[in-house]
Amino acid sequence: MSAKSAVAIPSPFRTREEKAREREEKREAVLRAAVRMFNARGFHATSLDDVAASLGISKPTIYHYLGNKEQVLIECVTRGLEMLRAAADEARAGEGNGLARLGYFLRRYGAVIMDDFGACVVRTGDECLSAEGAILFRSRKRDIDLAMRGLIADAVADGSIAPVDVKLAAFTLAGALNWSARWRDPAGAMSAEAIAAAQVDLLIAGLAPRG
Amino acid sequence: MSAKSAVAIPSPFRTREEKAREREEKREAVLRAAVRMFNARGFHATSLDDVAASLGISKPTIYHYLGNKEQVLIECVTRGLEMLRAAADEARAGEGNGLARLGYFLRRYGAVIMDDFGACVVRTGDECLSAEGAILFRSRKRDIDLAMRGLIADAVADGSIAPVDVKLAAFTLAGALNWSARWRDPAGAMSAEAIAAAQVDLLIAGLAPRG
DNA sequence: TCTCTCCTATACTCATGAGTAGGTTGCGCC
DNA sequence: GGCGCAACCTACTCATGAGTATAGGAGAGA
Repeated sequence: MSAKSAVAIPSPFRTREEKAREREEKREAVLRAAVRMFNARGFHATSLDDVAASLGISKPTIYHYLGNKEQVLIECVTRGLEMLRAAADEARAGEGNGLARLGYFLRRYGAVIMDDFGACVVRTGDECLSAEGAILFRSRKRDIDLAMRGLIADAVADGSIAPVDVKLAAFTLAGALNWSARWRDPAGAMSAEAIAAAQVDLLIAGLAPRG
Repeated sequence: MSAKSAVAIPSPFRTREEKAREREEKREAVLRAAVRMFNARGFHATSLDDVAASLGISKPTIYHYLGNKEQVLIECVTRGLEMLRAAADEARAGEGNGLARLGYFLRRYGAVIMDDFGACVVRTGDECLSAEGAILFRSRKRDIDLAMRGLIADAVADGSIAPVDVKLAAFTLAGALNWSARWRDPAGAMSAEAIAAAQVDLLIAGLAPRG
């Protein structure tokens, strides 16, 4: 594109775009540090001073990039919810019968939940947010839930899964996968995707011995 | 038993036992009010002033019956854990093959989790407790987890369920049931036992269409 | 060189909430 | 009747942590 990209000597003089990118990177770093701490110690038990200290910066710097503590949390859960929504959209648009699409969604869902931002969605209770924030959060989560119920209902309709109670199944499946945000060790041997796949296999096959 | 029980005129003069019982009832009431608030708003977001106000008493009264805020929480989760342990003990001592005992345990487990104290076990993170409290809490939860794994392993061993990965199955099953603490509406039509039974049926049969 | 605009830090304010000091009331017991 | 004790309250202390006022430094443009 530009002459700079060919020469590739890093210059201390930044263009407007580079400045914007750096700013975005810093915002990103704050978010990542915050979500890690929120997940590890809980929202209320995490102070922005701690988050700032973990990055070697001071609290006002966080306020410079993100409005306030709730904003930080809202950004974090929004990222997680976006990933879940993307998974639902892809699953709905996917190929195969109802079970294939549902299985795809559940595997994606499980993997997202083990991501920092995905885990934050699960670990954040309504009590962490203000009244308006909680309403928005609940409605976004409801969208995911409804998408999941739709996929289950479709699979029941085309006979690719048993005729289950859709609402109960949605909560049960979501719970089974959500809980992995609590126990999964990121340093463990299995990847998030592998764990999610194994869980989904179990949920589809059930405990009962194979006929 | 005593003369009093026959006459049944309530006297303002209390015996030593009655006093002790009243004290116990008050302690109990504090615990119930606290666990409800902890579950509804989270531990950190709940002040003991709020708990006291909900009972029409003052904060020092809570300190009179229970040492401090952490003690209140520990009592609550201990109750829940005791119920879970009782369920595990009964299941282990029960009749039938591995699947029957595991199913019994899971149904009991699910019902306990929807109780106030059971839900508190699920909703309480390690970050709420002091270092020593967290260690104790984790070890008690680990006992339940190991009991569950044992029941699953037994069922695999006697062939009454499929040869699943025991650890993964334990976390998946526990998660599916734990999550009901979050979404169950106590005012809903179904009882905790009925929901738990339906969930366990689903987990045993799986989603796949019945052959 | 002067200034404007980001970026960042130090050093506060202020509300909240855990935990305590100390007093009061009322019952049971010598 | 006085003593002790349990129960309960009002009114504090004190730490923590969210959010802010303000200042200073560094690059960009005039």
